[in-house]
Amino acid sequence: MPELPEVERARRLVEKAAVGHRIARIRALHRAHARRLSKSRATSARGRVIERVERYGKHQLLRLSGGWMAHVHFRMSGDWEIGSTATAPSPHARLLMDLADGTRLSLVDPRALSTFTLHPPGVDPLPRLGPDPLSADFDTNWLAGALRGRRVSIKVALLDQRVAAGVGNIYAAEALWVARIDPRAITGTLRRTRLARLAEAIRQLLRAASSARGHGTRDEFVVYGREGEPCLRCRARIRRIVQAGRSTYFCPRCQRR
DNA sequence: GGTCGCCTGGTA
DNA sequence: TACCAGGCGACC
Repeated sequence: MPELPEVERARRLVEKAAVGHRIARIRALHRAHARRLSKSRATSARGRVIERVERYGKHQLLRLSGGWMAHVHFRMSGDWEIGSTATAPSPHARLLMDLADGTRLSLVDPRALSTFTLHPPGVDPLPRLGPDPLSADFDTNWLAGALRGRRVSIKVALLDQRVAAGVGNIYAAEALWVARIDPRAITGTLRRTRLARLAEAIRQLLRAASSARGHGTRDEFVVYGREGEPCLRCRARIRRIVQAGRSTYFCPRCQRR
């Protein structure tokens, strides 16, 4: 269930297990991953040291010696599992990165929608991303500027990674509930005071989720996944609608346009 | 703007 | 058996 807090947790895990270590071998176990990782690409990573593990929104960048980079995205169901080359890979392991010291990083992903790509020096594999909501760059000014003049519903805009890198479907719904904003509200029409509340809600939710040891079970969410249940603020029934093909949960009474 | 495809698994 | 899933890029 990787939203930004889970990706950050995974990043730390890999950082601890892998930084300073040499890659012995990278192997794709699933054809979707094999398609993106040619044999020669995989070979070119052999012997390289993992120097840094960075996160940009939900993207992970492993900086390797010689200027190479591995770009990882968990999509819907990916995660890192740290184990040993001596044991059999888990059933849902899609890609294995074996280190020289016998540590094995497994990209486990039941749905196999995650991506792992290797890039030679000089290539920037990241798409254009807005500021990380956990960083100081993300504030009301930024949000107001990023949304100015746009005619999209606020929920859809929040999922645009150029607006805020790392906000996913769950936290978009949660933040809009906290800020009492109807997810169907048109971005350009929202007043600055409401955007300030929204920016603060996003920051606070992601910060809290990142420091919590839990990893986001359903009942930690106030609106997400609660169709038909009473709103925790006003007791009206939570509604589920579809926006841009994704579920949106909100309270039709206390979240206003 | 919306819809589809990528993939598999869990649940009604 | 059908529908649903937290992402995202390609397409109309």
